Amino acid sequence: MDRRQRYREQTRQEVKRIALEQLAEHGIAGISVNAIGKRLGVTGPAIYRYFANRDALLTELIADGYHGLADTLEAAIDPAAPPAERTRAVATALRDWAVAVPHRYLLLFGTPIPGYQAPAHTLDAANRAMTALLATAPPDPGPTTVAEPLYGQLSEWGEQLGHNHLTQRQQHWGMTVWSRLHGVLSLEVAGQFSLTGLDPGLLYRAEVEALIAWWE
Amino acid sequence: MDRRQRYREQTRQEVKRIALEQLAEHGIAGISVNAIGKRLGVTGPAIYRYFANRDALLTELIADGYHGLADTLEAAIDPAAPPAERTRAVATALRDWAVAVPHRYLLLFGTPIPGYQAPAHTLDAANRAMTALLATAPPDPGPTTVAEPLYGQLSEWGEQLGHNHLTQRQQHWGMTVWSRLHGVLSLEVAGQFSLTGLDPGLLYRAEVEALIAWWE
DNA sequence: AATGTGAGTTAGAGGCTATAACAACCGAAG
DNA sequence: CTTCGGTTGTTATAGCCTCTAACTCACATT
Repeated sequence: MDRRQRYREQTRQEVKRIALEQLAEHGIAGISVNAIGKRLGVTGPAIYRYFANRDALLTELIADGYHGLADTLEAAIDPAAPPAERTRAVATALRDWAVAVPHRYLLLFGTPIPGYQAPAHTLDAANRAMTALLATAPPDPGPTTVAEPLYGQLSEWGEQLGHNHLTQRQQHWGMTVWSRLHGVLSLEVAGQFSLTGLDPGLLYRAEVEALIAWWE
Repeated sequence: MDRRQRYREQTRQEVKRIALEQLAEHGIAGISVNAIGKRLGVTGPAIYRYFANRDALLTELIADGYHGLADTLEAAIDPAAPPAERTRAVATALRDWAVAVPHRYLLLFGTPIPGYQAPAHTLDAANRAMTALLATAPPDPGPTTVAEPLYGQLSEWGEQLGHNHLTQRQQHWGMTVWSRLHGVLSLEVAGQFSLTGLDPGLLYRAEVEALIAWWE
């Protein structure tokens, strides 16, 4: 690779690193072109040599975020462990990831950015995360009360993701796990529990155990 | 009341009405002092005669939102109906309210606004909504796997809200209902289902039925 | 009728994203 | 070694935003 291009790539990564620092410290508003430039030691407009606009930067941060999350979840899975243990491990990894940098979790799953449209690349990463979760599915999660059309939609969705080896019950189970865990987590990172005196971690664990008890 | 004060109150309501229109049409960024002024037929700075700053306006919209939601949930409850039916009714009302104006739901429960701190008045409304939900609780939702300290925290929380007639199991049930419904809803309004081909309404109904099946 | 209060205006400071025009550098080719 | 082209930085500027200051005008109360 060209040396020019190598430096360029380094600078791009540096910009993203600083953006994540700003995100962790000051929230989404901290990801300002001027602020990043200042921390990088250049003026604001210089950033536009590396990213078409602020949205492009955010989009890349989101894509990176999904990949990082997928890596984390995948790493948490011990293939030798029984399903229940795998589910606990992935759920724990998910919450640890979320509470470590709440703003990053909100960047991915909170209020969407106005102009944002997920690129295909991001979808791959999101699907990787979902696949990691589904890898902890028990052989048969048991029946669910579900409208008939939903199973058809789950089938099509599963085919798109290449989950042909999974049953519709397992796919519904995966979606349910994801939505329930997200339910507690999003309330937690949005600060909705802060005035209740409740420990979100305990509510989270209760949900995880309820999910496991579902089929055992 | 003074005529001056009456006009003033009318204008304040008008500003909030326009702000909600802007919110529904252009999202949170649409709530701009200049844009609201233009629609009201005045210049931007005139708004500051009625609201100290943009945050104060948003705070009031959030408080109003909680109250409106609480009204909606309360209205959905038929005291004569059995618990399961009450839960279905409240859950349906909640989703209808959320999908009617997704941005309003996100305003309340999405990524928090940087400078925002909920005033006591807002808390009351939030508690009203929670109380409405708890009013659909079955006599005994059944046992849950729960860490011991959680029940203690639930007790204290229940006392603060004046829910002395509710068991800890019922309170945990209420929290669980809320977090599961919010899980599906927040994914829906954030557009996370849009590319999966899944109908969020069906996933939502499945969750509602699962919650009911919990104790029946 | 005079006075004070409230509501509107314009001007402007300071922030943001983004573009345009210009300067300087750096690698490569003649 | 020199010259040239592309890259990367700069400053200036437009057009948004929130919010404050200073000013005008109308209205209600005294």
